[in-house]
Amino acid sequence: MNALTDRQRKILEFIRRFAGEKGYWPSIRDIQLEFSFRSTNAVVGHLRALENKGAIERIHGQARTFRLLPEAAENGEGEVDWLPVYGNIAAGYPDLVESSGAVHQLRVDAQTAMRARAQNGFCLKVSGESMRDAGIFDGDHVVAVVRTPRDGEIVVALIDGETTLKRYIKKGDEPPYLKAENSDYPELYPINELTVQGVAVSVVRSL
Amino acid sequence: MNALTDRQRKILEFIRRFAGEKGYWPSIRDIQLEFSFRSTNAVVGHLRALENKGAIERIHGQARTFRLLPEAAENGEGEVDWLPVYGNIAAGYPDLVESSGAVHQLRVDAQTAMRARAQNGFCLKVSGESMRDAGIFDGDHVVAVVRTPRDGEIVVALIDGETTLKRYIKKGDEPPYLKAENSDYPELYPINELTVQGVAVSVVRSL
DNA sequence: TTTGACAGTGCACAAACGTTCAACTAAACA
DNA sequence: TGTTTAGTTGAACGTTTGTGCACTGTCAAA
Repeated sequence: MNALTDRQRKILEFIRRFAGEKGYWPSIRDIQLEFSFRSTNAVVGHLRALENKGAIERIHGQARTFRLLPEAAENGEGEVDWLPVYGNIAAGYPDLVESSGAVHQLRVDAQTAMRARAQNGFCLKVSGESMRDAGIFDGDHVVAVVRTPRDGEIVVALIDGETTLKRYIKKGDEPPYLKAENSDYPELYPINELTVQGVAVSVVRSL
Repeated sequence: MNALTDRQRKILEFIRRFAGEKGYWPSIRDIQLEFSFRSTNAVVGHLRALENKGAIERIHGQARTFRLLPEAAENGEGEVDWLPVYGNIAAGYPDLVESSGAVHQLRVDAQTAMRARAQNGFCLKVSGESMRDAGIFDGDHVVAVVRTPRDGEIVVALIDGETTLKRYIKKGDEPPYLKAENSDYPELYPINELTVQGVAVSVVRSL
């Protein structure tokens, strides 16, 4: 009942990839183009098969209205999303729309990816152990959002060309400063010497 | 330049909500219906305004091809969508399509929600400290993928109605078992007593 | 040889859908 | 008072897009 043929699996995978990259579902002709079919009907046949086998759902007669059903995920490797990761963001803020300067891609769940895209966020690989005591380790990835920080939030700071995390402290009228969270290095940074790139909203550690 | 009017914001919010719930973008007539416009042109006007203000992007002439641009999330409080988070998944696998059993909702943008549906991942809130030594704490969110686990991977397991994480161990021909990573509780679970729901691919901790 | 599942071609049609033109209302403003 | 801007209506047009029908080819099982 659920055994997809090779061809069907490839089509399903394309649909998934297309939606992941573009952010909307492919039309039948989009699929036709990808596989160089000379007829849209080749696609229709496969889609019908996928529907019968419970891999997808569609709204009859309406354009680009797919739904992937859970079983559909069983084949294939961990089909998750990729988010661009930035290494050094020296000048300004990373531009998420055009992914220039991306160092490599990080596998994240769709949820985090979307969250990042929704809030003008970006993703960074953490260097250093300065936030070890807060459960953030070297090599972890951090999703950050561009906005002004509030007291106690963890911010993405650029120090000596390396992106590290620090806690942002601002008490009353005193000038704000940055604080590391590692008992080995009780560092303190005055805030105007460096650039705060964004506010960390979540930590992602790939397993 | 970026100040949306009340009406425009409501339209934008509807688009986001529609995509989040249905899993695909609304057509112009879907929007028309929601707001009881007597003409599709009312929608077109607003969409054009949203495009000009940089809130959305569309592919000209193609159906249901939206893209939410980063700035769109900046206005208002969290103008984002909600992704179902599953607490207890007793019977089978969580069904992403009908969000039955969702314990609460996690804030995500519509774009991401769509992506979540495209891949077959699901999101869970972690209960318990059994993986503390692996850097996964109570309350963290885990993104998991439905597939068969491999040795050494961290899996989502259902034990006593609670979703916890365990490391999946399978050496050679020996029967597989699950192992907690917390020095306080060196637990060991035979694998056939419980249900493995999926393989964890990443940990997300909201800050 | 026949049957049937699977894959694909070619064509045409109708519904879904985005788009445009022209005109109207109401509030804000100078 | 006239002008601008946001919001809306109405009807029509043309493209995108899903769908149906008829037909061809392959390959393996009966």
